[in-house]
Amino acid sequence: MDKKKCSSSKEKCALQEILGVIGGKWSMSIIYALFTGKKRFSELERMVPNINTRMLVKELKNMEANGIVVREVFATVPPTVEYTLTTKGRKLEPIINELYKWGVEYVG
Amino acid sequence: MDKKKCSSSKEKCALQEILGVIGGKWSMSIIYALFTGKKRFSELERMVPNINTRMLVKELKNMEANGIVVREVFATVPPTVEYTLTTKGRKLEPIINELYKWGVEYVG
DNA sequence: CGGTATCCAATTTGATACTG
DNA sequence: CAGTATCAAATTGGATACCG
Repeated sequence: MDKKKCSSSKEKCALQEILGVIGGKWSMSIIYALFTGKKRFSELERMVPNINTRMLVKELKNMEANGIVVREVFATVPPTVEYTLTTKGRKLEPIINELYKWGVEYVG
Repeated sequence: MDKKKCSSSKEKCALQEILGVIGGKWSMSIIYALFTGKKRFSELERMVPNINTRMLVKELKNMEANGIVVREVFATVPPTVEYTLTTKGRKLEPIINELYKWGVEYVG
């Protein structure tokens, strides 16, 4: 949000702006988990290995602010909150899948 | 290197292992800079906005250890060091370009 | 030029406890 | 369940000094 911007031309910083949106340590894993459909907070917490509550909240807020996920609250008892990818978020699916394939082939 | 591994199944952690390789704050920007060919250390320092020497060294070492870049030293005066993408690294080109296009369309 | 080493400040992340 | 609050630990950033 209020991060220091690139000092030089905006052109050269595009990638870093993008990474500010989806380059967080956990963002891609969360997006990946959401490819299979809408998920509750606790489901994401289980699906994204090693993440903790604070970081999941933080990343989800960032992603929501950047229009990648939608947060829906249901006034049930106990409360239910569901997260879904937006169209913009779903456009990342082929890219992340390719990255995943790259990793499976080359990383391990 | 000696980061704590995922505790549960390896399957679910693949993405996070991949991000450990290319998900660093600067890795993709460095790789992006190397798409246009081999670069000297100081060129990279100029091409990757806002990075500092320490982090550039650190990321390059990590990338070299993971077989993404090759480091070549030439015993000239003053010394010359050049970094090049490996085949493995170049395979990331279409993926990062797609990511870039996604960002241009949706972020900037 | 291409680093390494060091010190310190700032930011980010992790772990745990707690709440509507 | 879905978070918030808080503090500790780790990482990063910045400046400076030094070296082969």
